[in-house]
Amino acid sequence: MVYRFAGPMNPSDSTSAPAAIQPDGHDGYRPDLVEAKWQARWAERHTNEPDLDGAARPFYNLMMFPYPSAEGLHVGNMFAFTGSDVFGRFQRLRGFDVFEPIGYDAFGIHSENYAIKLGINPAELIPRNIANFRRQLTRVGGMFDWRHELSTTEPSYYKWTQWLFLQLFKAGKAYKKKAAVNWCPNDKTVLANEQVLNGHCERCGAAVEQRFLEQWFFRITDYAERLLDNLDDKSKMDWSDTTTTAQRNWIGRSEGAELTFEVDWDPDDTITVFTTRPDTVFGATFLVLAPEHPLVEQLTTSDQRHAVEAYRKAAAAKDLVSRKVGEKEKSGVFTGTYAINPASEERIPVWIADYVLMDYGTGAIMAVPAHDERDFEFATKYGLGIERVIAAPGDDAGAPLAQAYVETTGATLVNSGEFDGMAPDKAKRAITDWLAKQGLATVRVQYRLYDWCISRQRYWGPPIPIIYCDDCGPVPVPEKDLPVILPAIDDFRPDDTGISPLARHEEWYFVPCPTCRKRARRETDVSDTFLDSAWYYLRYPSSELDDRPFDRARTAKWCPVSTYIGGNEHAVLHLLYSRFLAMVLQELGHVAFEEPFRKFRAHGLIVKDGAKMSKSKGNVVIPDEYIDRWGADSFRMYLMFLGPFQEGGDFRDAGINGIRRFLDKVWHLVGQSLAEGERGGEVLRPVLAKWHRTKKKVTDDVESLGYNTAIAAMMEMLNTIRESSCCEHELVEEFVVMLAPFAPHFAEECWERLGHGTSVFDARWPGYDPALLVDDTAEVAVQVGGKTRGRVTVARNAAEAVVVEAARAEPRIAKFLDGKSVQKVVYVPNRLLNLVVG
RNA sequence: GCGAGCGUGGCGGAAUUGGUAGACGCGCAGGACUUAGGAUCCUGUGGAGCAAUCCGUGGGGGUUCGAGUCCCUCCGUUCGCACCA
Repeated sequence: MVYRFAGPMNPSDSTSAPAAIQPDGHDGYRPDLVEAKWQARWAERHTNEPDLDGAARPFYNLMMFPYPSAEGLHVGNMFAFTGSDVFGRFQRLRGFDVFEPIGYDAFGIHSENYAIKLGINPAELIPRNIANFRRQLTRVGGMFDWRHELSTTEPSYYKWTQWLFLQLFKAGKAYKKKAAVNWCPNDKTVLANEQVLNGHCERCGAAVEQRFLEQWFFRITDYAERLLDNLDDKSKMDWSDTTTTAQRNWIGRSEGAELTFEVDWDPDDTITVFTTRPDTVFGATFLVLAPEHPLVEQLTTSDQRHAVEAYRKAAAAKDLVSRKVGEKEKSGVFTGTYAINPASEERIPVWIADYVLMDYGTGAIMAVPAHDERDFEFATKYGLGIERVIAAPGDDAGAPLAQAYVETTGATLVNSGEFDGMAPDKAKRAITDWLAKQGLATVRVQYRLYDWCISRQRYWGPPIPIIYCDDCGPVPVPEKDLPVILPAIDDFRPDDTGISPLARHEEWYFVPCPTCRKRARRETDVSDTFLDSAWYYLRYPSSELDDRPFDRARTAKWCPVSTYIGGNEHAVLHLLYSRFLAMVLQELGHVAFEEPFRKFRAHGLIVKDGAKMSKSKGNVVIPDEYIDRWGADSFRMYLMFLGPFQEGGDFRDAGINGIRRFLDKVWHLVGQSLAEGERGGEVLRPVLAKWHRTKKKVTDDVESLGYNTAIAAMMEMLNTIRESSCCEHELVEEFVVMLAPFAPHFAEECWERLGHGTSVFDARWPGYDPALLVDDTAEVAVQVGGKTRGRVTVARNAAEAVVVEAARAEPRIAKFLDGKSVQKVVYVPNRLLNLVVG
């Protein structure tokens, strides 16, 4: 590139700058033609199909795959995909071999419910939805490698989902146990927790019940510590803080102790509780067990039996969600039995109450009403003892409590025997050690995380590949017999039994036992959709292979995923399950890494009228009409310009034409550059500096997903170019390259007009010269007493004295200094001068 | 209730992380070119004021030469989690 340095521009000359670029308005940019042309070319030329086996610089650019709804791809999906695609194209221009696959997460209860409503089998419905999504995804111009498109509902995919289940089963990581599910008696179906609103079915409003069914679980809790520790390992995971924080909270590690309480009528019978506050054990005035606790039966005395039975029954009838989030009013009943507090040796009553959950800790607690809000509320309601054992600095040991005192900092123990005066944090350990010596305590780490229930008593999912034989027990389906095909049946609607519809189909249900060949029965539950999506990134690179789930060499080349972009609504479940599976697969020797996503960034959510887009709210915006009117490139760029990509925002269409105008102007600039030929070659020094600053800013911003400001910087640059009537050929070319991630078809067409026979994505991202980033003069703001009073233009890095003199010479500034003396001078070179006056 | 985030013109949003608040775009106003313009091109556009100037980043207080940015406090709002012992 040849630049002529014309020195600093004289501002007074700028008034004469002519509008060198005349619009013609008619033979201009036609997005419909340009986009169709390039989409066809990309397909013909295999532009977006990297050599998966031989790529020199592989970059796996993954976006969360969509659920192919009947309404079609909406603006929220397009926002997310475009943001990811911009990044992929940027990396391509930086010389990486980018693999950007796409697929469909099409199993699950949403599809099934919709199919039930229409009375059409989802197996018929889903392909139509997918065809529509494929059409839309092509239109929006993503650089998808269509050779590797997949759907989780294809037998060629779910064969391997089932294979995955078998690997976990064989490794002892899958097991079956009875667990509660939400049951809607009206829809006769199992509901997910999020489908229960205030104890009622989301769809029909019927009160939801609790049922106990045998379910398959994966032992994710075995990995709690690793899942937690890796979050802090930057060499394995570069994730946004909001996401790692959410995972940390979900895993919910807490340190404490298990304490043993003897039952007063028989020291051999004991109740074990988990507590994070062993320091308060002297204040434990009663015990509470979960109603389902197995010891309740033997602890209940005959005169309390009736009340206890009634309470347990009532608790069981409540559905899971209202038990957890419904009425907060505490309730419970006395079992009639007493236990001995191991510290105070007091005799304390044993109660049951549904505020204690069976699936956390040991299902039993020691209640310390003085220092726990829930226990305080319960003790107050039932007139149980409240014994203070922690005192704040000024408090008297005997002072009564109006509410639970839960602070620990600065406080000390009281009424706790030899531990009086100790700080709670120290006492936790001291008391645990003291009780441990008597065999009554063990240190314990507890997690909030629970095992992953993968059973769904539904139709639309991959059948769990297990066969039950009366003689052999549960037998895994031999791998050679996979996939267990989900049969095409008409009556896929769930019924009152709580058993999957598949059980009604004898020809499918009964099979010979793989081991002894006797008649046996298939597992009729299907697996959770989160299992489908927990490994799809492994399948993409190997999707054409039908003899293995993922090829070892391909996986080693492309995984872990380089950059993964998706919604924060999956911050916990999807991302945690994927991490868990990767750890298991690594242990079993199938993959070489334990963290599947090297870099993860959450995009923001596009809402409409303040609400998430959903069909039920009737606020779904479909991109097609906007693409028809403005073109995919304008719409892509508009979505990226709306606001920060990682924050999202409210969708409105005001302003798309601003982007379209910008592209029109670039179109004309390209034409102008061609018409001017070599004569367009003069770039004034200030324009040149601005250009290099722009290249730096756009590079940095795109790198950090700051798309809105990157676009703003390009707009600013275009304004500068037009003001200075510059259309130097190479500058225009570089400008087109920088625009390409945002407006790929447009950039291709401009690139071709500029005389290139190859794709713009085979060009290189422009570099910048750090030496040219700055002008040789600087405008320094001048403050008097902290208020900005004017500005002076001085040489770059001018000495303080020079700037002060220049400031004093400026009448608008000088008048604020009249009759005052300068007490202090604060000078920030090239930025600001503050004259502090007396 | 707990946790995380956010609050800036008529609107979407910028602000090198303590240094010229409002970049860029929309909208709006005036003008140019037009048979016409919902096209295009100039110019202007935080509020008040004729002006000098003053006031302005949810409210109040503080630190600092200097605060949208840091600290305290209150209000509003969004998103998670939800009796986790």
